[in-house]
Amino acid sequence: MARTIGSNGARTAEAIRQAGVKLIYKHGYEAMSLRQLAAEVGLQSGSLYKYFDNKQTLLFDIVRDHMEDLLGKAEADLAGIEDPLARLRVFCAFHLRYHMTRLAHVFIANMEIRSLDEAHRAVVVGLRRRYEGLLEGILRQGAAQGVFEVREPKVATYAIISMLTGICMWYLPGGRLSQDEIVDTYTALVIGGVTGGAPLQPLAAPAELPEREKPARRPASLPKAART
Amino acid sequence: MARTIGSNGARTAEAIRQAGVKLIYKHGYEAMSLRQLAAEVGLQSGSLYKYFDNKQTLLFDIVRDHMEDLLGKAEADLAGIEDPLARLRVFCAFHLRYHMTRLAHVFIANMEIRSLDEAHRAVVVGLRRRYEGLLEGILRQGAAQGVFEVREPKVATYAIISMLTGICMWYLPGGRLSQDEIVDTYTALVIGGVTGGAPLQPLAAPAELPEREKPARRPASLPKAART
Amino acid sequence: MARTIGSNGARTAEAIRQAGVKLIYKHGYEAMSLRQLAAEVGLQSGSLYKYFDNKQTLLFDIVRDHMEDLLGKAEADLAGIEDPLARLRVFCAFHLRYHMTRLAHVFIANMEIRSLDEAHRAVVVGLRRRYEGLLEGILRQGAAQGVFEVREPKVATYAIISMLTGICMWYLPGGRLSQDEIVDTYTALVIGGVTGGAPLQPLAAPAELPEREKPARRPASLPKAART
Amino acid sequence: MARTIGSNGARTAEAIRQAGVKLIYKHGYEAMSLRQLAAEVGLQSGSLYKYFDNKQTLLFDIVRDHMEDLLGKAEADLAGIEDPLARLRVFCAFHLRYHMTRLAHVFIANMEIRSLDEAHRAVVVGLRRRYEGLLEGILRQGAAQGVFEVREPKVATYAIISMLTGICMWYLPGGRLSQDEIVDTYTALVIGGVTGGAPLQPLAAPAELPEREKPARRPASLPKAART
DNA sequence: TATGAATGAGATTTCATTCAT
DNA sequence: AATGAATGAAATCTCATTCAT
Repeated sequence: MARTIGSNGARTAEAIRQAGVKLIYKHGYEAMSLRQLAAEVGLQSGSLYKYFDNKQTLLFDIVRDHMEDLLGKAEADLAGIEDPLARLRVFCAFHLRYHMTRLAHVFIANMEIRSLDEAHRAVVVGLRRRYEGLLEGILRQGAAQGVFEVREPKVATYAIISMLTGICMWYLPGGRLSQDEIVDTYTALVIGGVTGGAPLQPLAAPAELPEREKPARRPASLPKAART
Repeated sequence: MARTIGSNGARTAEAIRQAGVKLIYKHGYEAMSLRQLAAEVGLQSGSLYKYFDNKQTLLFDIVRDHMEDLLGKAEADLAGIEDPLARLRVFCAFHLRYHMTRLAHVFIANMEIRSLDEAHRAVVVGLRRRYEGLLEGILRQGAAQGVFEVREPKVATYAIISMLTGICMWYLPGGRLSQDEIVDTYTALVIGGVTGGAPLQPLAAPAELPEREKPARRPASLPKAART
Repeated sequence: MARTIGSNGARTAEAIRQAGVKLIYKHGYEAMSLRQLAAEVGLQSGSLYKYFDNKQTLLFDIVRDHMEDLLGKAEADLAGIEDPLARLRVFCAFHLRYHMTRLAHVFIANMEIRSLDEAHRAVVVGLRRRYEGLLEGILRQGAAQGVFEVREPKVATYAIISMLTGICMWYLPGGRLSQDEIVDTYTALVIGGVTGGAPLQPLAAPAELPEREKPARRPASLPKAART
Repeated sequence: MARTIGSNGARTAEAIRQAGVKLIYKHGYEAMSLRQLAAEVGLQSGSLYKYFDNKQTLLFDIVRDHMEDLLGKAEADLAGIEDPLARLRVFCAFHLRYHMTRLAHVFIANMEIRSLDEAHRAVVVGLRRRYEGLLEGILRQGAAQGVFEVREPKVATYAIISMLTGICMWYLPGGRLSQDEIVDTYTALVIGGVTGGAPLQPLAAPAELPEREKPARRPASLPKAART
């Protein structure tokens, strides 16, 4: 790609960022060379140093910004929702949709933490902890209210996040399943997992169960995002 | 200086393999240098080439052997078990224990597929498909028998395997939880997920449910492997 | 340290080319190391890669450019000359002078074809064929006109070119003989060879010679070994 | 090739020699590795050192033995022949046949002199000088007797040997031409070249030819390029 | 006579990075 | 804001050679 005439600094910076995400996603951080990156945006590799201090900070910037974005948007989506089950549904839906939309960033943030040096890794791990904390909080709250049945909220958090994040290993836009179907499938697995499983054939004896029990597990008032 | 007294080809080969696993686990394949590897086993880096053709085949050998081992042992553990729920429990327990025992191999096999070249990757992906096929078969069988409630067995397979495999991102031997506790926690999430959820307070009204329902879902006669 | 003041890409490229010719001439392509080459032009060896893709293409570029130059100049020298004998003289003189002037290039082009990989070798061999074709054409033309007596123009071509090219195995500028003397000596051998040792102007007295003359040039008393 | 059971030292030595000739011919001395060579004779590369001191002496042994063989056989073929023309014919025939028969040795001796170190090269060059001396002697003798017309016997020697040796650049057994035809073709070129295109049996009627004949062979109307 | 493990030097090549212009 | 020449370190890999067994 040749240099766009009239490009300015900010535009170039953005182009570098995007090309960086693309190439790290495709080849891995170690395997991506700055020459490749420079070629992708139509620069000489030396010129990249006007836009970052070194390769490492490019990676760090990408990952940190992504994590902050992820965290911020998750918090925004959860804001105002109290019910743990609803919060869990929202979290799942958010996480899945975000991952399906920003495959590359998400993949990088998961795979390249190892490539960050000590100090940078600490920052990113901190952000990840906070993000995991959101889910862990939901699980603990639900357990405390007797809605969820989770023995080890920390372990369950890791487990669920691994499950949901795993989508970026296989999902490709335009596949057989819609995002909604995928969200439903995953969410069912998560909800089932933490509620310890609904009766398989509730049809047989729904009335025998207390009225509030089942509706409570799939309330009519699902948050919109979880509906799709 | 010629060979160190007592040194021995087979022993060196094994040492290289182990050091390779360790260093790739620690630094990543791309980031591990053959100098490091050679130093780790007390050789000059050129000497490594007595033991492999190139860095790439070292990785491939490690990953392929691991995948074949994993697959073989999983099939052995499942052999003779018919009931889908029992099979699922066995699968989970096997997968988790294997991963907790061979953290590094497992981590490498998951993270470094990208570093394999086309042909090698194809082999490994094939093995992985077969492994996933075990779980998918269980889920389909269970769904066909009405024991499981899974909409998309393929997606559920990916989801469950991601969840279980995620353990290698955080587990360290000697932690607070025993392997048994961890297996139980994860297994509960999986079983709950695919059975669509047991009543949360079965204590309240176990007798009300048809006798065959619940035992079927958590039989007293758990296969031994799943007990731990 | 950044670039030396006054240094300049084109100049460096030319210096590398010349040093390459010199070192390959002196040590052979395989035996010349890029470290040597870099040292010769005052660079680090890695810096050479600004100027060529790899060692192989350096050789190829040198040889191909040389062959094209040789071919072009030969064609230019022959242009407009019709008489085969005159053309042959021009060819010999051109070839010899060119070889005496560009000893190293010529030597490389002859010795290092083996070091070229398949594809590159094909190109160079093609150019050489075209060059040989010039001489072969002259010989065929002369034979057709009855001026030359060559049984196998192809073999004669190889033979003559080998003879003329052989000069680069011993010639050193400043020796006892002038270039003119050398050209005369070689040319006489060539002309004599293809005119069959017959008088050049048989026109003067062809009838005087016995009819059987040519047979006589292969006397019955040949030593046995020469008969085969 | 695996090791022949019951092979003994002498047989192995010979096998190494032959494999060496083959591989150096094919790849060049620098490009041939001792591992290749060892594999070719079914040994480990270290074992080769029972048979030579180092790679260099292997080359030297091959080349020197070849040169001594060549020289010895040439002298044998020429022994007892007095007439310079006959001697020249014998020399040509011998040289050509020898080269067609022992392509690889001859090729190596010509191409790899450069790969010999100083001392070894001196020996080989000395042998070559002696071999060239045979031809030079013939030419001088013929010139002295008025049979040949060679201005610069040394240059003519180089020229003729280059021509004849050139055969190893293109000859392949089983081609269109028989060895006899090839010998005839080359020999005609040589004889014609040194007899100056004069009638071969001037003895019969030297006086008949105009004194100025020879000047005539260098006509005034030479193209300019050929003059120098 | 031969093996096979190992060395140590050196090969080509790639890379992040610097800096005068 | 960008170039392009250059560095210097390091990477993978090959090789001739050694030597205990």
